Amino acid sequence: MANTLATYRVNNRDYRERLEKAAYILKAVSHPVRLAIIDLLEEKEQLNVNEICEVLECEQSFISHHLINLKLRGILQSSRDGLNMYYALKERDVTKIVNCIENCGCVM
Amino acid sequence: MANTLATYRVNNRDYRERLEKAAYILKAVSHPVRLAIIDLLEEKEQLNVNEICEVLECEQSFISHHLINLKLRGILQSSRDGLNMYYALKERDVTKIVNCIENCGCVM
DNA sequence: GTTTTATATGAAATTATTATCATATATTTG
DNA sequence: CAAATATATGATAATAATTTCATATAAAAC
Repeated sequence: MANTLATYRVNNRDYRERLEKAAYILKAVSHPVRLAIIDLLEEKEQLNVNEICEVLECEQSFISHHLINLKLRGILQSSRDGLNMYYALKERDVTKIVNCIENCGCVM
Repeated sequence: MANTLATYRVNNRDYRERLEKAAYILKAVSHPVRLAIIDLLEEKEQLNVNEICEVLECEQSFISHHLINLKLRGILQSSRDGLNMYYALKERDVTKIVNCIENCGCVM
């Protein structure tokens, strides 16, 4: 294979960085609990940590770690209201990914 | 939070399994090299292992492992032609995921 | 059937992710 | 400001993913 566009892209630093970033975002959503959180927030607009813990029947610190993970990757945003910290989807495009996976025939 | 649809879903075994499966597929695509392979195959229809190695400038066994990973998860399919093994996208929906990530404003 | 070429496999070392527990911080209430 | 509540943080242990290297298999050519 000679000098295709693809060859160009792969040797291009920007392209490589874009792949790294995309993989980084995708890692955020490739976890069942984080998918469940996204799914919940698609439905409920915003929820605080405890509400999420209750619905998912998981420990607080476990959920907190995942929430912070999603926030760090730009998928969620948070806002404090008194003692509570509310989380909401920041990047709604992420729900497209989830739906896409749900509808595709991969593996399964 | 009382008995929302979400609560129902999360306690539903099928729903949990669907989350696990979705996460499993998403893991396949959350790796820069695997994303690069998918991207290549979006453009070139089918390529053999050596062609992919050359374009991506990676070792054969390294690429083989990733190809088999993608095949196992239903994203690629392979067909032998003599000594060569050709890989192609099986699940083209996966490219939607990749494009979605490329266009969304997550993190970055 | 031996050699060559392309690909797959397996084990081992490295690195990253996940889960858990204990504790810290921040806010509100008395 | 002490107590209570909600959440975050950090360290650690457990597990899983990645990479590399050596070798096996499979098809083709001689």
